[in-house]
Amino acid sequence: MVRLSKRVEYALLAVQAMAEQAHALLSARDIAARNHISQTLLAKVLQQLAAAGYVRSNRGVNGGYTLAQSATTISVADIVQAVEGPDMALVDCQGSADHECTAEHVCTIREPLAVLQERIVATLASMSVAELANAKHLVPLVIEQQH
Amino acid sequence: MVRLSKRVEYALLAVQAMAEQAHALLSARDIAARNHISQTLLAKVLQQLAAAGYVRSNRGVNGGYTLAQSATTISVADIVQAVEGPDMALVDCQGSADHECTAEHVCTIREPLAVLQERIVATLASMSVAELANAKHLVPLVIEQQH
DNA sequence: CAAAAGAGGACTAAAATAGTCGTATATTTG
DNA sequence: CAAATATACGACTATTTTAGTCCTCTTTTG
Repeated sequence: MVRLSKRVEYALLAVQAMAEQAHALLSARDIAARNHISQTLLAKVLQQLAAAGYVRSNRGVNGGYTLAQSATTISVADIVQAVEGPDMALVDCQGSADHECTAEHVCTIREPLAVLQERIVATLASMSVAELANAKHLVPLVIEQQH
Repeated sequence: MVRLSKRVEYALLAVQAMAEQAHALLSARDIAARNHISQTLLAKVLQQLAAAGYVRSNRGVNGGYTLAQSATTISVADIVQAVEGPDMALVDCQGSADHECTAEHVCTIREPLAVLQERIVATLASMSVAELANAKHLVPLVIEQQH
């Protein structure tokens, strides 16, 4: 399914929070509590974001995380790729190399799906973390039927 | 990850084959053999496509499947939704109803992700089965380094 | 009626994801 | 310096999803 993992979901919640409170240090504990999610799992995701350079971490008492860049320069695609790894592939035979697209298994959807994949990445890149954070305020809070 | 399941992959291989040999009846066995994939699993996927009205099935000896519509009117999004179910949701709290977005778990990325989801579906809808089938012929067969 | 093909349910196996635990390291504060 | 708080990171477990198989039934054609 075209679906984001919990790790990505947590990462998005985290960067959204950081974008709202720029210049503040938010701890994994705070963000986890605010969103009712696992603290340790979130911490790992934040470490990935730090390793990818989107987040700066500060250890020790009163430590925490901040965005390492402007929220306008980080896209949802960046976050997804930082957390899931860069070789996002719609199907197996798209990956960087040595996948099962061998002589006997010539998958005929390889090229068209490569095109689709590019478009999807572009779509994910079309939304910045700043937009992710602002949408919350901009979109009118419609009371829905269900839910 | 943003990734298609094997079921979708098989469905795409099948409709691609049917688009190429329009008006022919292709059996699940044939398509499975051609692509070196599980016949029974493919058969189930084809049944889903038939139930969704994209494919017409014919039982009995010399039976098989054909596209029920022109390849130009069926999109990749149609196939994905027929196989994965219509409630494609990037995250849990997008689904049609009663998901975990309760009073205590107010997920703040709900609205922006709904927007992203629409864009992704639109992206998948941007490629028809006809294009999926033609790309194979149009794209020059580049000999790649690896693979 | 026999063979070939689809329909469909129940079930098993494998892989991916989610989540936990323990320990180490860094930083601040009293 | 000691205690408290926070990140870093590896190993591990549990859960869920996905992939795939098996068996039985129905339909169609020769």
